[in-house]
Amino acid sequence: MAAVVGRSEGSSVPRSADVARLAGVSRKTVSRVLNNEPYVSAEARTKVLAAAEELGYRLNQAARTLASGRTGSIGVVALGTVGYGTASLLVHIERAVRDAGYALRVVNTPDGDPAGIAGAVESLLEQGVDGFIVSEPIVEGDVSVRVDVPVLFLGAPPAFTATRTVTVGVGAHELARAATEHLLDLGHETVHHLAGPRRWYATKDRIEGWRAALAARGAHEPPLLNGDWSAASGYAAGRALAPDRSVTAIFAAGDEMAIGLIHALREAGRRVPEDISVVGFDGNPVFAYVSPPLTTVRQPFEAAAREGIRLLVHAIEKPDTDLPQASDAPVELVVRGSTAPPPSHPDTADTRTA
Amino acid sequence: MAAVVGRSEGSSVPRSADVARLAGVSRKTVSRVLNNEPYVSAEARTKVLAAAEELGYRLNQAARTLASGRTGSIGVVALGTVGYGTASLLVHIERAVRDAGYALRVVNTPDGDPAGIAGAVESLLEQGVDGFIVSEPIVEGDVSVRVDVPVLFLGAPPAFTATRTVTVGVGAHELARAATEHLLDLGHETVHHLAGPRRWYATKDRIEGWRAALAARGAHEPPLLNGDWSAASGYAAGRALAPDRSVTAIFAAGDEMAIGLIHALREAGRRVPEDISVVGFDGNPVFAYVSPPLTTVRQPFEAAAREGIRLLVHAIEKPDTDLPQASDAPVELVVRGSTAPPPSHPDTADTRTA
DNA sequence: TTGAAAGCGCTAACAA
DNA sequence: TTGTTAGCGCTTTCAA
Repeated sequence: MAAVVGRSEGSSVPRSADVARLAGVSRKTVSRVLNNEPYVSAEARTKVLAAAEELGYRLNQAARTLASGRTGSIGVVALGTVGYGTASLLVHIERAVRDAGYALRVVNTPDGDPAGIAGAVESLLEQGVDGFIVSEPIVEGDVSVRVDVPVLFLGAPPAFTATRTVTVGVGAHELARAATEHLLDLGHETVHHLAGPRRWYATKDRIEGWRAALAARGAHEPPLLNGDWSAASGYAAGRALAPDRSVTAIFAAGDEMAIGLIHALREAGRRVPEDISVVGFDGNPVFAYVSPPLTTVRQPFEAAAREGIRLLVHAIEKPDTDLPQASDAPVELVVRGSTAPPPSHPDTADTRTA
Repeated sequence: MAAVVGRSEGSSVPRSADVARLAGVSRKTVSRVLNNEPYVSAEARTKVLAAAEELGYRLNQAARTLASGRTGSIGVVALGTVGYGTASLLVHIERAVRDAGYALRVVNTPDGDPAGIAGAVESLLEQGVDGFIVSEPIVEGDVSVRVDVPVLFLGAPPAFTATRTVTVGVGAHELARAATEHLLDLGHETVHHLAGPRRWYATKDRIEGWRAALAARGAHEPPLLNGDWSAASGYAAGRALAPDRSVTAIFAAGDEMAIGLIHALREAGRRVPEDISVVGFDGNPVFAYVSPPLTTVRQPFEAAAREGIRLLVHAIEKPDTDLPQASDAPVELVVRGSTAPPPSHPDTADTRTA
């Protein structure tokens, strides 16, 4: 058998050894260049890069991970619901993760129960991630997993303990409060609340903000309604609420529920915003184009994702230093056409909060 | 230094060797059990599983990948837009991938140009995937990457060559055709089309379906309008179209554009559906709760994702056998309140296609 | 500034 | 049915 000199036999995929050979350096030098390590001469760097390019060399991440312990990946466990909010958050997370130089692994856990979350985390850890994000989990019991990487809880408090825990909220409490106050400012005596499903953390958060606003003004707290985020559930709530003439203002925990709510109200002969005002929650821009255009509160998905990933990456890369300060996103109330003064104060025409 | 017997020193993470030792078998047997390979006695299997459980053993995927060549991951390159359609598709992809026993890696390429797609694919390949999905790419020039794993093109034709290529459509052509025919069936002389951005494949597909329907009925083809999928762009198109009294039916390539369109039309004093009928595209359920409820065509996201992943996994796991037959999802027209006979035929009250 | 050797934790091929 | 041996392709010592 003839010796094959100069390169691996066949046309197999190039390895770092092939690059080293072509560049006339050692494999370690190739590794140094590819990892941007110091102590490499400019000349060596140039040669290595040229050789890698010529060969079409592609680094083998699995090998790197095995040798170094770092995976270059960040995972996200989400609920897998299809809504403007969750979709928007995921897109911004992907973007921030990519910008930080990491790859993204996604696992959904539709039920969001502790066992589901634990399983999702387990699979992420097995696949290999340097850290991960738990996005808007459902709170209900303890999640027990052994976690030895930093974890970012986005939009919710820690659901389990980990090496290093970062929490970034989306300001739901303040947003809910602002939405409620907007209605109160318009002159409504009190504000009803159509909340999300009981098990969700996001639901509790908004309820608390709503309560706080009511309490601060000494307004009485009407009974709560729960939907499931869908327009259909908002519609059902609207049918229940419509006959009650004392209802003049409703804060829905999601834009889609608000849309369903308005639809039911109008079908029942109640005008929006003349008889009843409705404000949503999320900020999906499409609802500026329905009748009436929906007044809502905008969730700072992009800011929260960026900020959260920044902190997570810091925790991964500089485990010994303190976490930088998390900055809060500003509260953004979007006043459109679904809110107005109550029928009893027909002339309080222009009170709005920004 | 005293010899440490029976287990690795310290409380470090357990390895397969630790499991083997505790179970009293060889590492290879542990490997067999964990991979569900044949030729393992029930007794050995039980012991290994118990040992793994006791130790809290977590398989190291990087090591497995390096040794076996299989990654257990599937990648998806998407556009990273926030819409009901893309979000819905991604959720169903994640679900199907997980059900097939794979992990999911996500890379977005917001621009969708060949260089962006190539970069996204490159990063996926480097991270390690056994196959990947290119979802609704933008067509415009050639993507040049060396791809040696199967690729699934979802909702679009192959944009580059790979070892094994699978294409699964969402039936956009038929759906667009059905939407247009529904309008024609109602008695409209012709149907205008508000298309998506020119560069998108999805745009072309829908245009062709619309054209086909028009041609089949001998209807004349009005000039095309292009939006960017947003409600705002639909609104702009609506303002442009409203003054033209000959327009009585419009097919919008997306639900959100349809919503914006309707808003502009009404603002301009044209009634929907009495004066102008509008049909959307996607099937977002929330638009059943706006006024008028939107007639639309439902994209079979779940079916397409399931079917596509099934074929992709087949191509990955059984590279030598033929691909099973791809089955088409049924066309689903959702007739709601935004379509009606044209003003000139006030009594053709009930013609609908299913 | 560079290189040689020794693994990272697993599976493949083979032998028993 | 089981175990042994030899890597997978990279990074990490450590020495030069």
